[in-house]
Amino acid sequence: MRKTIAKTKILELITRSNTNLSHADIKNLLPDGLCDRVTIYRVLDRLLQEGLIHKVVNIDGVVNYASCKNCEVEHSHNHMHFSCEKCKSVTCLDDINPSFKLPKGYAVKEINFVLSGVCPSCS
Amino acid sequence: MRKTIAKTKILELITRSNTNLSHADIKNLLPDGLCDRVTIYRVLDRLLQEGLIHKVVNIDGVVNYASCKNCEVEHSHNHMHFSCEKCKSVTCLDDINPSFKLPKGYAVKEINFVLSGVCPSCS
DNA sequence: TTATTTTAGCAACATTGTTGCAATAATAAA
DNA sequence: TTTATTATTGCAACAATGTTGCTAAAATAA
Repeated sequence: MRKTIAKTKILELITRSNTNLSHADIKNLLPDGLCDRVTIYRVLDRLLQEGLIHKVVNIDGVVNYASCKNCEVEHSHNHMHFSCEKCKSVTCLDDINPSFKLPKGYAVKEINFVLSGVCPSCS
Repeated sequence: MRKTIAKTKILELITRSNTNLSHADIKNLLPDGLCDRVTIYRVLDRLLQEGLIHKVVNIDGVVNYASCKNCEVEHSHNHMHFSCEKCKSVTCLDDINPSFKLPKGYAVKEINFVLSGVCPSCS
């Protein structure tokens, strides 16, 4: 996979942001005309494939992207996410790993935990 | 809120189904021409408002609707959901309530827990 | 039965995401 | 450095999904 301007800039955005970013966020944050919106979709797919970012589906169905911080060790995204209805931010609560016990027979491949409400900064 | 054919049929579908249903599922399951797709959206909104159903956002962003079984007591939808990538079913795991501890300052209003993988019937 | 108000249907529109194809840019090879 | 190879981009077109406004129809209250 090749290193391109779009890819570099998008990864930079996601990495530097302390909240998770949606496709729309990224489109707005990128310098106007840097790349087409289709390119953003494709770059995000590549970054996911390469394991540089992970995605969270928000409570409203919008996909948000976050950099993989603790994934150097292993790719587990079983941490909680919080979506604030006031400031609209979506954040990874990296240290909150809900515990649960499944009946036998379930093979889990993906996890998506989201809470919605008001975040500490907004309350 | 009024009782209409569409509302009755849609609630019936959701209640009788042992998997959660998306808007598309409902559209397909309803007798052809029973109502417009816009009506389905509006009926679902009303059923949600009345607390007769709850919704789960699947790992692919698709909203699925489920009847409220244990909600006569209190409306808490903190149970797990499972999305099978083979049979495409989304189900409520009513008895699985993940436990987690949030830092102070978070006010939780909605919960969306989804696991994806292969369900017991498909493995 | 009539009056009132919600609900349905339809058309139009907005948003979001996908695909095919030719042009372009990044990398490998010479 | 130059050329060849192949991934990536932009654009247009399309599909799917969800929303809104308006009028007609249906459900409930009077």
